[in-house]
Amino acid sequence: MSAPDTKTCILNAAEKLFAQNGFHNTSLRGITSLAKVNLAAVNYHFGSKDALLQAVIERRLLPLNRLRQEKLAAVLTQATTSGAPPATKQLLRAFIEPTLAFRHSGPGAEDFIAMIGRALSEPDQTVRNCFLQLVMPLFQQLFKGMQQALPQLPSQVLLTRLQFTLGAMSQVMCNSARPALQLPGLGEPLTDDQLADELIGFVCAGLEAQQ
Amino acid sequence: MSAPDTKTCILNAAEKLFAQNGFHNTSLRGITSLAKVNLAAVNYHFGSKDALLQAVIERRLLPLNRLRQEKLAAVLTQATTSGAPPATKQLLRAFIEPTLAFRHSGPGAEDFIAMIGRALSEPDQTVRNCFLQLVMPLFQQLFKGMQQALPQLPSQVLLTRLQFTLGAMSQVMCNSARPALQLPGLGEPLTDDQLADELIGFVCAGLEAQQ
DNA sequence: AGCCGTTTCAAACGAGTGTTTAAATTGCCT
DNA sequence: AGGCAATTTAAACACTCGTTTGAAACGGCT
Repeated sequence: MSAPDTKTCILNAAEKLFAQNGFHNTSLRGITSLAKVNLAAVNYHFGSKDALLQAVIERRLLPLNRLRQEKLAAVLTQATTSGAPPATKQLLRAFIEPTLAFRHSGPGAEDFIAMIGRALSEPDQTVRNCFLQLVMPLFQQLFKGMQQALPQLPSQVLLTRLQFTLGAMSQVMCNSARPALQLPGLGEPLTDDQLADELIGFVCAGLEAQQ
Repeated sequence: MSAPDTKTCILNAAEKLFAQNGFHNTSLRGITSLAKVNLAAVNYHFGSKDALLQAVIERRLLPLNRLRQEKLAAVLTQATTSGAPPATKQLLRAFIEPTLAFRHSGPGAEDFIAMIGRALSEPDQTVRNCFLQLVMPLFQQLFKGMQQALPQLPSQVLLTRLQFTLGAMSQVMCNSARPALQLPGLGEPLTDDQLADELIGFVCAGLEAQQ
């Protein structure tokens, strides 16, 4: 059903395997056999394995970044029109909620988010650069907004705290597909909405902590 | 100078390359040529590449875990003798400060910490299981201490917030060797002591945030 | 029908991988 | 000095990798 398009089949299979096994631990043969296409199709349609990775990331990250950018811009313009600085929590919401909600935007999206969550600490330059290049403008926008929301914080401190924020966030992104940390007998795990609220509350408190 | 011991040379080289390039993107030939030993020495002394990874991790993580465990136990016993619950910040200090200080415990230690910081979100089971198996008892001890420090928090919420904590922490561990996120013209970056204080203050505020 | 650009296919290429082997070398012992 | 176990060495093994090739199949066109 659904996708007779060879290119899309390859993208879907690559996304799943890159997310599950990492870029270097995924072979083109694994991808093409999962996608049920010929091995040479990857190089024909994308040129190389690196270019395939770029395509996999761009396909989902460009729309997601556009959405996050819009939500951030909405918070910022609404703040300037009202004359008040933007609220930390609103900025965080604009950045985090679309990201976590994206996991349920369709099949494979959860894998993709796990992959992106890992990208920041990725040792391989191929993956990290491809990700950083796409996400840096958005991060700078978030940083500028936070400078307005928390003007008393020195810029370096703010940057550091935003790194903590990304770290907490990426932990959620990676571990929603397959939780690494589990303890027995703690009852029901949190729902996705609860998880998002917890994350936002956590990093908001951390960002606003007095020095 | 220093290390004519073949086994140690291999461990040092493997540690550096595993940390810089990841486990799967590091070849035994790269390790042995950096260590200036014969290729077969790895299999002779360690048995396999997987076993070498385990040895690399255990060499540093066992002493580090022992130190963290002792500091945690000290906080906990001092709390029980005083009758009061342990303080969140003291528990965090016992867990975080030795970890960050470990980066300066000698050559290669910073690389090792970066590798450990990545381990939680590692897609590869070889690396993640090896790490989790060594760190889970310590994490459970931290969890129990936090249950005493924050008794009003439901266990699942506490677990989730501790995951955020580990995420923020791993971000510091990974990015101290090579910072991924940098913005131009922000002045001097934080010193290591400032960084540790910031991290502890951030996650402490997040853990203690009211629901 | 015949053509032609696009796509698919099986097969092979050269390079790199972890591991094994058997001989050579070393260093310590009586 | 000779013997012996531990170590080192060069070479090869079987395999997987990303990529390339040239022919085959497809699909819309006049």
